[in-house]
Amino acid sequence: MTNLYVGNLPWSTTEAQLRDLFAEYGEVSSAKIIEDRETGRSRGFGFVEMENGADEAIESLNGTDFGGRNIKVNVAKPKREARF
DNA sequence: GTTGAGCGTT
Repeated sequence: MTNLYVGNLPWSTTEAQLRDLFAEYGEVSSAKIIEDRETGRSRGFGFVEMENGADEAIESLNGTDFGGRNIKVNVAKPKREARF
C-alpha cells in the first residue's frame, strides 16, 4: 500500500473524484480530501491510498490537468499522530 | 459566496 499526496486541487474536488481518478491506474484503498480543521473549508489538497499502481498514477497524474488545475501527485510523508 | 502553498487531528 502506498500513500499518495495530491496537491493543487480545485476547491470543488471531492474524495469520490480522487478515488475515481486514481482507480484507473490502480486499486484505490482510500481517498481523503484535506480541509481546514477550524473553518472546515477545503485546503485544496488530499491523500490517496493505493494498493498497487501508485507509481503509474504518479507518473500519469502528476502535473496533469484536473478540474482546470494542474494537480501534483507524490508519495506522501508519514501522517503525524495525535499531538501530545 | 473569500484563498493557492503546499503533507492528513481517526
